[in-house]
Amino acid sequence: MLKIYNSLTQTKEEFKPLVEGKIGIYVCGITTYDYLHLGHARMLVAFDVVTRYLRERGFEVNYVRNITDIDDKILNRAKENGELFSDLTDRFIEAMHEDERALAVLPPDVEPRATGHITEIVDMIKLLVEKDMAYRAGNGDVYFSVMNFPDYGKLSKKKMDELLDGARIEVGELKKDPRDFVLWKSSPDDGVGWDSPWGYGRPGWHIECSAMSTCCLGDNFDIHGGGSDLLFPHHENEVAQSEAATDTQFANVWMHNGPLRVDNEKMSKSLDNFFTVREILETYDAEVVRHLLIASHYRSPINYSEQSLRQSTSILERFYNSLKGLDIDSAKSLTNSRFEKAFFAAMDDDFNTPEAFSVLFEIVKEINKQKEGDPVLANQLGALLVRLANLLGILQSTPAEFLRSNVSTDVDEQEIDQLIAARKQARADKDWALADEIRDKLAAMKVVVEDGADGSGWRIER
RNA sequence: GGCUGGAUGGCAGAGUGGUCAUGCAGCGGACUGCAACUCCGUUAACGCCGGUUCGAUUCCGACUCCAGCCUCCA
Repeated sequence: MLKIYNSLTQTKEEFKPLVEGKIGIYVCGITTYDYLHLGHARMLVAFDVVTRYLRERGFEVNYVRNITDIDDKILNRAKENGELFSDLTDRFIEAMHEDERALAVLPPDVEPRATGHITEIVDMIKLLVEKDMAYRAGNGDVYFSVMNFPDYGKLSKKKMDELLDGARIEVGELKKDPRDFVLWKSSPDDGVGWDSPWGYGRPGWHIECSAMSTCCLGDNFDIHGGGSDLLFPHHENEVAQSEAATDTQFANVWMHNGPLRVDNEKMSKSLDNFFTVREILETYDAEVVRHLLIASHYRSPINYSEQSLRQSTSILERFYNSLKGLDIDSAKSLTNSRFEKAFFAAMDDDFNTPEAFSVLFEIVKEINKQKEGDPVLANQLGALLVRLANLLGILQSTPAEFLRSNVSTDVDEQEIDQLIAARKQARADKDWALADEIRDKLAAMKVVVEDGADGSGWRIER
C-alpha cells in the first residue's frame, strides 16, 4: 500500500488516484534568471524519484513542471545585462536542462511556460473578477480578495486574523485588505507585457501556477508538489485562486520537499553560502551529488557540506566495488526476493529512500559474500541491485567508469597499465621495495592499486 | 510574537511501546609480502523533567535548544 504524507492533512495517507492507474502531478519549477543551485537540485531530484517510483508501481504518470519565465527578477536581471528578457530566460532554461541531464533528472512530461499560458491566466483572472473574488485597483493592478475566500489558510494552517496582524501595510496601498495579493500587474510603461481587460500588464506569480496546473491536469488533480518554502504564501494562494475560480477541490495531495541548508542555515546569496549545481559538478561526480540529495528523506532538511559529499563518495565506491567483476548484462535479475520486497515496502512508505538504501546495502553484502561461492547468484543479485538503484537514479555507470575516472583527475591509462605490469614483475621477483616504490608512484597519481587473486586492479583516489 | 517541523551512538541517517536499522569512522580477527578491496566479529544513541505503562527513545504534558515560514525564494 502506497502511503504519501499530505501537507494539507498533515498525515501520511494511503494514496488513491482520481482515476485508477493514472496520476496527474504538478510541481512548481524554476524561475529562470540564473543557474540552478543545490536547493533547486534537491527539489528536482526529489520529484524525479517520486515520479520514477510511481511509474515503477505501474501508474501512468503525467508529470507537469512549469517554468516561470516572466517575473520582476528576470526583468531586472535582463535590464542589468542589457538584453531581452526572453534571451536571458532561453539561456538559463537551456542551462537548467543541461544540469538536469547531468543529475539524471528525467524531463517532465509537460513543461509549460508562463509566457505560453497568458490566455489561460487572463481567463482565470476574468472569472475571479466576475465572481467578485478579485478586483481592479486604481492603478490597473488586479488583486485577489482574500476576505472573500473563507478557507484561506487551510494549507499553511494560518489563521486569517493572525495574518492580518502580521501583514505589512505598504505606502500608497491600493489593496482593500493587506492580505490581498496581486493577480495582474499593470505595466503600461516598460513595454513588457500583454493586453488584458485591465490594461497592459503581466501576471502575478501565484496565478501562473493555478492556470498552468488546471490547464494541464484539470481543476482537480492528484498531487501538487514543491519546496517547503513555497507552502506560504505561494501554494496557499494557488489553492485560494483555483478553488475560488473552479468551485472544486484543487490538488488532493500536497507534497513538500525539505530545505537544503549550509552550516545549518538556509542557503542564500546574502549569507554567501550559495552553491550552484555546475560549480559543484566541477569537483564532484554528479552521481555523488545525487546520492547526497536522496540519502536523507525528502521531507527532512539536508545539511550540505564537503564532508557529506565525501561520505556519499565512499558509499558509491562501496556500491561500485561490489558490482566490480560481475556480469550484470547477461544475468537475470533476481525477482520477488526479500530484498526487493523490503525495498518496495520502504519506498511505499512515503518514499523512504534512507530505508531503501539500507536494503541496497544488504544486497551489496550478499553480493560480496556470494562472489566466491555462487557467482551466478552474485550476478543475479548485481542485476537486482542495479535495477532497484535505477529507481533512485543512481548506479547508472559501470564500475570501471565510476571507479577509474573523476571529474577533477585526468589519468593516463596506458601509463598506469605499464606501471602495474612493472610492479607485477617486481612482486614476482619478490622485490618488495621496488613494488612499493611503484605503488607510491601510482598513489602520487591518485591511483590506488588493489591486488586480487586474478591480478591487480586499480581505481582513482577521491 | 504567530504557525510548522525537528533534537537518535564520533559523523551521516531511518525506525520502533519490550528483540537488528543502515553507511562512514573505531576496535578485534581472516585474507595480503605490506597495503587496498572484501569477509567474520564487535563497541556505542535515542535533548531535559515529569506522567501513562509490567515496560518508553517511541504515547501524553512542561521545559530548553535548533531550523523553516510569516517579504522574493525549490
